[in-house]
Amino acid sequence: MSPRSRAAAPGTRSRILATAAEEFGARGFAATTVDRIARRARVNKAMIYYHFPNKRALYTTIVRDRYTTITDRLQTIANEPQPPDRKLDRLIEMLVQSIDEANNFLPIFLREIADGAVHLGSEELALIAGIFATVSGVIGDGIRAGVFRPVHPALAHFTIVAPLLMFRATAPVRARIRAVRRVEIPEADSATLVAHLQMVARKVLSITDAERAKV
Amino acid sequence: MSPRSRAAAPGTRSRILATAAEEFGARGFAATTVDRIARRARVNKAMIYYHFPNKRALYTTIVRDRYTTITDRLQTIANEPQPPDRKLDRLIEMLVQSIDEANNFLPIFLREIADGAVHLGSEELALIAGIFATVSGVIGDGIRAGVFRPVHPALAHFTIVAPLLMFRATAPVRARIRAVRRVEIPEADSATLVAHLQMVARKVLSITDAERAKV
DNA sequence: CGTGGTATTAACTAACCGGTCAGTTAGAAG
DNA sequence: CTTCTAACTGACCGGTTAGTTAATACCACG
Repeated sequence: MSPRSRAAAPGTRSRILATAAEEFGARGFAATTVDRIARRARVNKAMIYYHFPNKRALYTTIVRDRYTTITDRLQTIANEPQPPDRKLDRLIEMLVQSIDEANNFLPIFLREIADGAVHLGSEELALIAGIFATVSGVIGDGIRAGVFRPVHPALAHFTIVAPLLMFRATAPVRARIRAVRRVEIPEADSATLVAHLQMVARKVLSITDAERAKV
Repeated sequence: MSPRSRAAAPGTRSRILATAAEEFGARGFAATTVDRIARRARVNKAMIYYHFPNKRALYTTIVRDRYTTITDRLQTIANEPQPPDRKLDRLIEMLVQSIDEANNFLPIFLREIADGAVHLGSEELALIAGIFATVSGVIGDGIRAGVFRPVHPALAHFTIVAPLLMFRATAPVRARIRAVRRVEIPEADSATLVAHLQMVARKVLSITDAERAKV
């Protein structure tokens, strides 16, 4: 692993990965050229093919890194000894934070959904499945424990996660719309976004007094 | 407008448009080749350039068609003489129906968001802005009329629209995940989806007895 | 000192892709 | 029957792109 001869130029590989992440994030897989990544990373193109077998492997390496980071954090929260409603609040907070700190992730994720995940193998698919399983697992636990209303688990998952993804992802488009048309589109900082999503989760999932009275 | 000479082969232009919509929907703008569209539409490539100035114009023609259809339907509902909560229910129903009847629209829309709408001009951006303005306008009306809670208008819009888009858009990925891993991901038909979204809208926006008591 | 594996490069290739162009076909108009 | 023109075609082109190759610079270690 560690370079034994010819002192590896500090972080050639990681510089390639960082630049590639920017490019794939901004342009998508097909529109991103290896030549451009090489130029921007100040590296010969053959260097990319020395460190990675092909364009696709370079891409999936980035995707896998991003997904595992989020998966680990999710699992940590899911395993904490706390009630489901508190876990869900923490999950929302963490997801917003994770997305805000890596802005390449969102466009890559969205395009992969649009493409039916054609660039991903079973390993990356399993990571996505894990993210879904963790969030909807917490909701399912809450329903079984009687603290959440019995809603459709998959739809409940999307009710919480989708607005977060879409609101953050559409920020550049909102900016462009503001530039051409005078449409009032209010923005929201991270704290406002987290508070709103937690409020939605509470309103949708918590059992009302009227419902409690029936039992 | 009407062909004066050589009876136009019935629907050459519309066959190009239909095939192109499928290709752009399945692969995205960059990964779609004009040669492939021509081949699949059983048309000479030069024919495409006879009917459309370039690849981009072919693409935006499709996007504009889809957006105007939805915009028209939205406006019709928004102008009906009904209370905001009823309008919102109808809006949700119509959006689900519109997305289900044109399955190319969603992946194209998602990729355009991921790309920061680089392939769209001010005309197409204005159409998107109109969709946003209509939905969040109905919510804003409800808030001002005192029938909805005072929530963040943009976030409320995404709370309703985003889960719908993402749930439908992720269907192919869910199918692939099911094929490789044994993860329980329940599906939902249109009626269930509509009912869930209307429930979410009601839970998030309607004023509770406790809140009413304060006033 | 030299040897062997690592890191790096310039130059190259085969395939592909968007777009063009010179020319053909066939129906309608006069 | 001639003329006009919208609709259509095959062949081509300049430029780009993923991926390759053969050679070289560099350094640890024996």
